[in-house]
Amino acid sequence: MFQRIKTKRVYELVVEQIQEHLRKGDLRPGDKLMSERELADMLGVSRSAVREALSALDFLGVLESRQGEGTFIADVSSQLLLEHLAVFVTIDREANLELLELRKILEVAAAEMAAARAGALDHEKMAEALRLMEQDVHSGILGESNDALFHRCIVESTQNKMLTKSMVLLSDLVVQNMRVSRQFLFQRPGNRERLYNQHRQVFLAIKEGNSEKAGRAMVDHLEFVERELICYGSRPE
Amino acid sequence: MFQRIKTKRVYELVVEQIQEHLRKGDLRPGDKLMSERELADMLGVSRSAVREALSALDFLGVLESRQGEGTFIADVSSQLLLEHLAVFVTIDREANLELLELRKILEVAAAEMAAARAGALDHEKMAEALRLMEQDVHSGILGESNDALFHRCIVESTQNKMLTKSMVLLSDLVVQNMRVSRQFLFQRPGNRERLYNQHRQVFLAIKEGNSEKAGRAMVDHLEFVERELICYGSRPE
DNA sequence: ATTGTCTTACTGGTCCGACCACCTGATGAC
DNA sequence: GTCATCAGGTGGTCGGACCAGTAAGACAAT
Repeated sequence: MFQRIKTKRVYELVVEQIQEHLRKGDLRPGDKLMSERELADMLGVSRSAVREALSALDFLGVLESRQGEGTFIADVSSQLLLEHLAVFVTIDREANLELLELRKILEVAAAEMAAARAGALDHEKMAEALRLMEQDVHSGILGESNDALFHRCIVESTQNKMLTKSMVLLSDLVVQNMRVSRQFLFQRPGNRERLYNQHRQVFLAIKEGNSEKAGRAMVDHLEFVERELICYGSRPE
Repeated sequence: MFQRIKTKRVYELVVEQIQEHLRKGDLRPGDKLMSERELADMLGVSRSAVREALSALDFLGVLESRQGEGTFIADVSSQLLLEHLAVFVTIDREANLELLELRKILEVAAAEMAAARAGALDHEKMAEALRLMEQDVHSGILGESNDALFHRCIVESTQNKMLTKSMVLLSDLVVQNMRVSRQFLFQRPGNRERLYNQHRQVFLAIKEGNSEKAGRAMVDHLEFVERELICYGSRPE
């Protein structure tokens, strides 16, 4: 019925004003913000409050403070922001299957798009990631990071920056998802090779420029993983 | 060749230590952090530095500071974090078409899933959003916020939290995209009604439980928008 | 015994001033 | 013209003072 009343901290009010100027385009990447002392005077608050606000935005990667020079608007498309977000989001134990479902939506489309759009350099990157994955099979390690690298190469070759950014957000979760999946899969003999071959089928279809085949190969791959997860109840602990 | 050397700020080091405890599970949502003064003593830094770190994490929604009580670990699955991220990401002028492509991937899948999974309450919410959209048509306003509401109702009815969260991240961009699209579309007579009807077709298919039809209706809708944007060169300014 | 009031100790919140480290531009010496 | 030095400005850190809020305990009134 009644809720805790949360008054705004001074630093939040400072952040909001900076946000507003960014939103309106008054401040752009590369621009220098006014000095801390000026800002404190102008806003009628202490320099400490301004510093708290600037630290919050510095941490988010929105601003960059350079000692002796000033504080600058960073390039907001920076990956840092997304990476900071990912660090604090851990996968819900129940959410592995939901993430797989989302991956099916995004990565099947990405495979199809990659088949249509990937160039020679993209193919080379995928092939390299695939070689690393093959090494992982032979060395017997879990190998989720090269698995993730392969998938990232595919997404990057779609040449859709919005899609690539969305996958960056999810990347930490995806790596966790792969780690969990692989722990299960590798309990069954032959699954390492099977998994590697599924990735290889995806790659061959992309290289061949066959969108339909690439999409189907990715569906096969992700549904195989999904079935294994369902089979094991998706509870590694 | 050589790059600027960026030394770590004290507040960042404080954040990292807190991060580490969160990552290891020593600190969980609801736990109370040690007091600022204790933390400053223990870490051998000033209380100001601790405050800067706590402000950054408070802003991210990771912590919650309560005056007189202490600082607590927040529930990290909070939407606040995603919303803060979205506020700082503005759409690239060239990116409208890319976003539409991403929306096609996500929202066509969402429409199909919604047809399969939506319950009576979901239908009611969509119908209400549709009524609001109809009002917007009659009153002649741009109407992007109710458009966005309708789309959000669909995504929520998929019952996939990962997908819903991803759309939350994109929601500010999507609203911007709708605003731009509608400015173009409404220059051509009849497009208001056509747009409304497309949404209605999506809703009817979902209500009917027909995934294929829902997906197709959503494709039709988004491709219609896409064609108009391409036609106008996607440059409103 | 229960409830209300007051006090104390602790918490975060804000401000201020001092000082340090770094950067940039201007000036003077060679 | 080049280089070194200085001044003035920037952010970075620290510590102290004081305020506002919270919780717990002690004591008085019912």
